[in-house]
Amino acid sequence: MNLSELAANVLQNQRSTPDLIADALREAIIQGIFSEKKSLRQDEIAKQFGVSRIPVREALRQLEVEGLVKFYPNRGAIVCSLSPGEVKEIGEIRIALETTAMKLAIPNLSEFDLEKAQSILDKTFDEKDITKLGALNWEFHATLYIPANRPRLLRMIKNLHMSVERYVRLQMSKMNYSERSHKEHSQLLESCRDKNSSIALRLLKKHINTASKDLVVYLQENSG
Amino acid sequence: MNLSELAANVLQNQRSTPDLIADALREAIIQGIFSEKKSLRQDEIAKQFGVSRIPVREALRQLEVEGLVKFYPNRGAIVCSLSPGEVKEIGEIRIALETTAMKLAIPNLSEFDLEKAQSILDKTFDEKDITKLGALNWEFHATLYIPANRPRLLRMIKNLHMSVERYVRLQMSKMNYSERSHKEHSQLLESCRDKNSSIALRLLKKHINTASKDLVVYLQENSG
DNA sequence: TTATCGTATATTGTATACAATATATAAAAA
DNA sequence: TTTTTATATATTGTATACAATATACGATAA
Repeated sequence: MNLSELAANVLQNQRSTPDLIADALREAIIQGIFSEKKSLRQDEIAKQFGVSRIPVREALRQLEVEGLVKFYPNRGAIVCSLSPGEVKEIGEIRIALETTAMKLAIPNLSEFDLEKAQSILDKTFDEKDITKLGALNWEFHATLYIPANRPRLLRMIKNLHMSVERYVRLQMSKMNYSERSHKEHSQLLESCRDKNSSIALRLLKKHINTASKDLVVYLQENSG
Repeated sequence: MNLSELAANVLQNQRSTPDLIADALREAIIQGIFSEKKSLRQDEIAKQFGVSRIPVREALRQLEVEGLVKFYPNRGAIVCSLSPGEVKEIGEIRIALETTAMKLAIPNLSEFDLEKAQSILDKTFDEKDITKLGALNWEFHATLYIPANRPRLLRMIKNLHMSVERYVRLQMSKMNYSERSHKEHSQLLESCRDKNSSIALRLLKKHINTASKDLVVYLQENSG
């Protein structure tokens, strides 16, 4: 890599104020710090970040496209809530995209990737903090998808994970979710080690499907 | 539908100034009015729309998330160009998403849907205007996907179509693209009429795949 | 009391203003 | 000449200001 490329990389990673605010707000929404349908008061957010409302508004516009918030004319932005139907749809899309990523990744999975996935899995075993569990869950999947070398695909999958994260958290704290998930992850990783695409894809599909279905049921039971 | 629902609908369709500007800019980028890597001067755009730079910037932030433009610190936004690799990736994602939409849509396809798709197909036959051809192509596919009743999935597919539209145009004007595409569309529609999922999905996958591969080859030959 | 109207306050959306940074141009040095 | 440096201009990013709209609240009427 020459200096020009290095310089370009450095500039790429330079993030704008609206980007940073969007990151923080995204995290806050995912963690449920902003409750659903709560209006996101621009003044207040701006004050928190020590900036004016302009960069805050730009951040909110970004989150709008991502589907996390929605603007209503002259009433600002509110946190989007997902209906059970929308959660179901996201599950279906995840299956389509994640099996594609998995299929492309398997031939490229290195020993290092597999070890990394295993170590993440080990960490999840005795992790109780839901925030960390959520992060580890994403890291595990991302580790298996990154070798596919499809940045846009990965970004889309990540966005879907983000969108349902709030709800998965609710679910995690209740059921014996963690245990089953861990087992399914182990099996998936095993089939990845064997480079057995057909089994890996079937397991992944089932993994996403059962998690998604459970979540839909949970949301329907606790609907409000 | 009661008055309250009707009112909600009306408000939903009320689009903000940044949204409208984003629409116009999106269309301009797709049509190649803004050439690639051209910096999008906020002042100029604002003047065109008779507004200040504030709503223009918000529109640009939206397009950034959609992947059509990219911001560089203190240098504003430029139109993103896609590498052959990125176009290939979009083709792969399209296959994953569009076959999913098609599969879900087939059981719901009404006679009306099929007729609508046929009439769009007929119109494409002697359409020479590339802009209209592009629009008709999307309409045809959308007609077959809408009955799946998956709004988010449809939105994601539309975004991918939009992202490559610029390049498809270049390709359309050169090769005997139109003829083959029309034939493939006819076959796809036929299998939809028969509610033959397995054939329809195979045809659709092949349709996207060949179009995508041709496009990648075209871009590699005419790279700059 | 409850419902309706009018006014005050809060909040948004955007135009304007200005500081910071980048680009273009001209002068000076090699 | 070509390269470098200094200055001027253009452009961005955002704080401030203000008009438009929505919400909250109290007064009036039923």
